[in-house]
Amino acid sequence: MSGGVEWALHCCVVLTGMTEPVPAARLAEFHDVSPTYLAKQLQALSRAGLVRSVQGQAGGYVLTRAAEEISVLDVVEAVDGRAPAFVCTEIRQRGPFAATPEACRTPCGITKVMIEADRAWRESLRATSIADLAGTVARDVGAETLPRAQAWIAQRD
Amino acid sequence: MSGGVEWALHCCVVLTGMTEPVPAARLAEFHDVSPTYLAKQLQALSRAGLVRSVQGQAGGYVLTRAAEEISVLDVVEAVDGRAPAFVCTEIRQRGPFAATPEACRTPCGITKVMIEADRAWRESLRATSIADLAGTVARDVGAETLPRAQAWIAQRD
DNA sequence: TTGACTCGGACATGGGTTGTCCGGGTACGT
DNA sequence: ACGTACCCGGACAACCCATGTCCGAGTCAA
Repeated sequence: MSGGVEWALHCCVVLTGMTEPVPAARLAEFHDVSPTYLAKQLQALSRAGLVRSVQGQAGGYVLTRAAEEISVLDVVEAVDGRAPAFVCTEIRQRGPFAATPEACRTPCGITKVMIEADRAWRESLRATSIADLAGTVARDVGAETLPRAQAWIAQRD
Repeated sequence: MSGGVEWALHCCVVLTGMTEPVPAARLAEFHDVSPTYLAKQLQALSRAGLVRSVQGQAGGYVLTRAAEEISVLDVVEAVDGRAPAFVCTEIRQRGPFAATPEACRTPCGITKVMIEADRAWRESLRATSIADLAGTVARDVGAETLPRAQAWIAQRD
């Protein structure tokens, strides 16, 4: 899985409850990561419609929906794409005992298992929202840390 | 996910019920894939203990256990490794609001979600065995095709 | 109108998977 | 007992995608 997924998720968490747009450079400074590469991940979120970009001075990114309405799966699919990890190359149609194409209208047994596992994985990621993650942060390091961090992010130099 | 997983799974299915060792070259010919690259996957299965290699003339590969005792997950982990897809880089310990290392003894909320999804994925793959796959093949293309294919594989030129 | 700040897509680089090869070792035939 | 032929095993390149970077188009504030 792409490493940018982690960055994007952390960004979504700190964007929770933010009313003013936040520039990508500030998010990068807060997380101490490459600003240009983080920008790419945020562009992916924008393309997926999870965040709205505001241009010009005082511009930046804002969540388009409430954090409760954004699942972890939404972010993962926005950054890494919606394609399943396993792709069947139909090797049953090759070799001396090749199956006829008409017998391959339905996916083979291996593919079915992979699709089912993929579904379970996505279902698990769908069960948690960004708001849930923010709540976990509050429970782990204290309820006051997230608002303090957001205040630091909101101030413009 | 590595494409070699698909090859390895197909090989395990055709090895079901085989009593004589099968050379990698013959498995490659049957599936019409690169013999040398397929050999690499079989070596991975051998390292994981799923198959036993027999050297010398009339050598090849044999399953070490009954097909009912080999899960799809076993094969996937043997080829692609047991490492989880998501790796936490602990960016919460970086930047101006870095969390103290002692506060990070437990994984962060994002990592917890990823671990749980990974667990669900593996659990789903563990539920199906190679024997189940062989049964699906018999149900899809007829019960006589698999034994006929195995007979073709067993004959030595 | 000016200016400066923002995002967006197009451009290099590096590690990992894919693909290949030859040597060590083993069992069979003589 | 020896020679031989076959098979597996780990070491060696080539390609591709993810990582990382840059500059131009657009936009809002002053």
